[in-house]
Amino acid sequence: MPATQEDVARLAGVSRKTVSNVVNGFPHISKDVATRVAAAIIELGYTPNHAARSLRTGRTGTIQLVVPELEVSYFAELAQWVVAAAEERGLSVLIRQTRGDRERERLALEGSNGDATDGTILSPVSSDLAAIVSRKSTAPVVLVGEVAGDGMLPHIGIDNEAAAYAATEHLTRSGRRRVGFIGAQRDQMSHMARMRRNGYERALRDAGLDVDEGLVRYTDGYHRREGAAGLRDLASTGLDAAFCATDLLALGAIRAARDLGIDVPTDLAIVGIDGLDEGAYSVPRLSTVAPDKKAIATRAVERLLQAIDAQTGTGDSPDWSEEVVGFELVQRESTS
Amino acid sequence: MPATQEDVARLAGVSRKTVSNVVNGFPHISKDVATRVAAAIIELGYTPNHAARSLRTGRTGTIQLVVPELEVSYFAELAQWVVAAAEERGLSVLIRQTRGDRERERLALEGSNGDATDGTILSPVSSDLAAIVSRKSTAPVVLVGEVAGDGMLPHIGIDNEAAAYAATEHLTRSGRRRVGFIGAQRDQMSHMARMRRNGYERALRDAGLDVDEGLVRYTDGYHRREGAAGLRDLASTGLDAAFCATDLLALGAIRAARDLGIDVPTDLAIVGIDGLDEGAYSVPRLSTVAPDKKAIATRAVERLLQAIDAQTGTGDSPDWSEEVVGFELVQRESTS
DNA sequence: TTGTAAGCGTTATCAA
DNA sequence: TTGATAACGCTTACAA
Repeated sequence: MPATQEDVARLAGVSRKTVSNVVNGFPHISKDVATRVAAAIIELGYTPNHAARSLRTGRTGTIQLVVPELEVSYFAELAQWVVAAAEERGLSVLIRQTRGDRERERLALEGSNGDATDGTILSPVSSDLAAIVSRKSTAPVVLVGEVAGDGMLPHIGIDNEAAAYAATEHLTRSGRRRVGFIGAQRDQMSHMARMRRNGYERALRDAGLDVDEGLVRYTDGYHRREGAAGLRDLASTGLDAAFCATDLLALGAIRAARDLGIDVPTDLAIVGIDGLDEGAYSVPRLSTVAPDKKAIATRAVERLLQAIDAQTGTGDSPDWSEEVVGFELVQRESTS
Repeated sequence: MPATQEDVARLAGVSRKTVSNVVNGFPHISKDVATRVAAAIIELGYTPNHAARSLRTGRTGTIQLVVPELEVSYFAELAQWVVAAAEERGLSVLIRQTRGDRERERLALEGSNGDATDGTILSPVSSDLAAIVSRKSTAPVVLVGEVAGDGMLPHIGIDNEAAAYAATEHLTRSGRRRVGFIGAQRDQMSHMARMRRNGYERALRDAGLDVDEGLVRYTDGYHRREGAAGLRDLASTGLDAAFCATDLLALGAIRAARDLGIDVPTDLAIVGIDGLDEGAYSVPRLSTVAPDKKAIATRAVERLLQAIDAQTGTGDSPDWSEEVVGFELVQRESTS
């Protein structure tokens, strides 16, 4: 049976509340009492009871990170940064996977686990903004995924249109004329997918090239397998470059090109978005647009915390504005 | 202000306890009362308060997964399975990263977050078994990482010696004579590293080959970068095959070989352990020994749950035995 | 089958 | 600067 504040108080010869004050670093405590209590705490190996504390305070010190799947490296890398940023602020991170499933996204938001967390960092795939905004749970949400916040919810991300533009322009600048796009989404939910496609098309037009729907391939998700399938399907169109919506698609495309005897980058240049570590070691190394994932994670945690504090009464009122972080075009071997 | 059982009880015209019974699916409830309560719950949008419940029951419904870092794909894939297995059993998963740091591993075990979780699935790197066993926290622990349980703690994993043997034998069978090993650990903490090295050496001897320390390269961790460095370092020894302790090391090695103009697999065969999806799309595709990660995750969750139940009084007494799950040698292009 | 009373360990309020 | 008392929302006896 673990020790309670009661036990500590008895041993130190003070009241329960005094122990609470010491534990929480309350300002006005006499040196004497403080040391006596500290000694008792160590002697008994006292640890505050988490459940009791959060029942009383209404805060759990835990936030939720809801992503489609950790197996997709982008989310693993993002999760890594979120966990690190949360740790620095004394928060724990509970991870939930949705596999892009709308019902799972809803459940995660509604707190299927009761109110075990103080707030959510959500990377939605199939929920529209309305569904997220109209959730019942009052715990704050910060978006980091495909859906934009539109002033109703905070959203942290890169300028997807600009990122796609930079990637595509990189291809056209090197003289590529028939630039395919792998990873278009049929589903119109994804703001990100729309923006990436817009950037691709605008870059083509700015380069004086026609936008050709025949060079576009749709995928359900963003796995290597789908990238490979997309490229196989596109190979007969005689394209000389492919912009892939994500690095994983691009890595799948590289593999498929190789299998078809298409040399990358000589016959076909390939570029992705995500800046995965994997792309720095692939054969050939993958050119990519690398979002500042650390900034996305850190700012998401900070803004969530801000929203939580604001709700509790502490802290300034949060704003729901879009927040844009930087990206960097990383030129490697897959684009000559 | 969210609704409480009290509110529901008032609306339904019953007592608080009755609401509790309905919520928890208690057997003996009259149809009439049940529907009245259910209606009230929906009308008020009642959700059980997690903190209050766990204060009362002493259980949180959350387990901890402690890994070195999610960026290492093996752990991302493992985490994916753990989260999935936990979800099926109604548990949430809190993820903590240690970066292999001993102090962080200790903190995670001692429940730096109070007793916010019911138990821990730990993949230790720098803690020895004694440190883990002698922790103060009473929450159960299941090991899935490098340290073995030695009958003092449950451990789920593959037979590392056999896995390494299978990988190395695969190389010698195809006629390779100078087989290097990348990923040896100076630190003697890691049972896994020791076993993998043993398997490597035994396979060499069984193939009538000498064990040559000059063909062994040590790494601090298991990143692609270190695999690349290991191979560059080994290249001058004229090896014709490399067994890498993990897939990430192997993928780094493939990249380095390419940079050195060494053809894989013609000049150099490479094999790893982990069965990462990445290896199915690399150029060349990576031969690997694939542990049954789903089984590791599922069994770890099940045994942790069993230990938790046993502690609470429910359930049989758990056993601390080693549990071995299967692996599969996957032959791909990196070994001809 | 349902209700009553008590208490889980903490912090907030207010008085001393 | 410290202490007594009262919640926080729930479940576990036990009684009705």
